[in-house]
Amino acid sequence: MPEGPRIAFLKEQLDQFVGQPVVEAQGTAKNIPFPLLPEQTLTEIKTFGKELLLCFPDFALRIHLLFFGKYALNAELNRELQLGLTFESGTINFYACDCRYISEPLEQLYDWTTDVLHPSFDPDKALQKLLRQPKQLICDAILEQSIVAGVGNGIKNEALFRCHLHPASVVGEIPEPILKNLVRACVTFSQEYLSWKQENTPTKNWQVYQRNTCPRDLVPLRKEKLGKTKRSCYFCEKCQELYAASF
DNA sequence: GGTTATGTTATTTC
DNA sequence: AGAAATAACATAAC
Repeated sequence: MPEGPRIAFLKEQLDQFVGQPVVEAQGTAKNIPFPLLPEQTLTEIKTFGKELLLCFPDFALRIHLLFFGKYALNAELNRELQLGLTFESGTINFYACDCRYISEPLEQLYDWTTDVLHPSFDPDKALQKLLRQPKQLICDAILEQSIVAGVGNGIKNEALFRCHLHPASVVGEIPEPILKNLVRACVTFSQEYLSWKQENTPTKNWQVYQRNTCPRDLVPLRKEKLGKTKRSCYFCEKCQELYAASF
């Protein structure tokens, strides 16, 4: 379900509850102190990459939707409820997700300069981190949440395509300006993805991910599980350049 | 029934 | 010890 932009969109949907106390908290999530939650006021909602952070005065709840996570706003789904929070004006229910209680200050745990959707995102830092992993394939490196938090498999494929860069390229062989472009493409695609969510426009904007034909060359796209992560790569051999190892 | 899918983390193995 | 492979979790669609 989630890449960074969808979590950012979820935050916007839930911001209406900020300032309200929890009326009821239920669910089966481990590590969540349910009896402690009622009457706590939701002070802020943050996101970090694919993580949703519900902030209360003395702690935070971290929700990660993982692969199959679902949520329902003012509705219920027919499966095990992990975490349900009822506020004065509505209810949010989370399913099939990872929930955690965080007592440490968030600034101590998160570095928002690595979050592609955060205003403080630092593209140069991301570039330097990539350069520190010269032997990795770019299709693996660009999924690393410690480098570009929020990027998932869809954004990966679209950003690589926009930069004419083959997913099996070796990081150390890619010219630096192209790597720089790739980082920038992750940011701009994520921002566009979020605005499509906000405007509720269909995902016609995906050019290669889960598609069959290259929109530029009209040749069939290749689909392969590449890299150590073995995630699906959709790419055009004709218009995405491969920078292979030179030994 | 098998495969695949927008993800991460704990455990095992080398 | 530490990197790397494997398992684990949860769910729906084809």
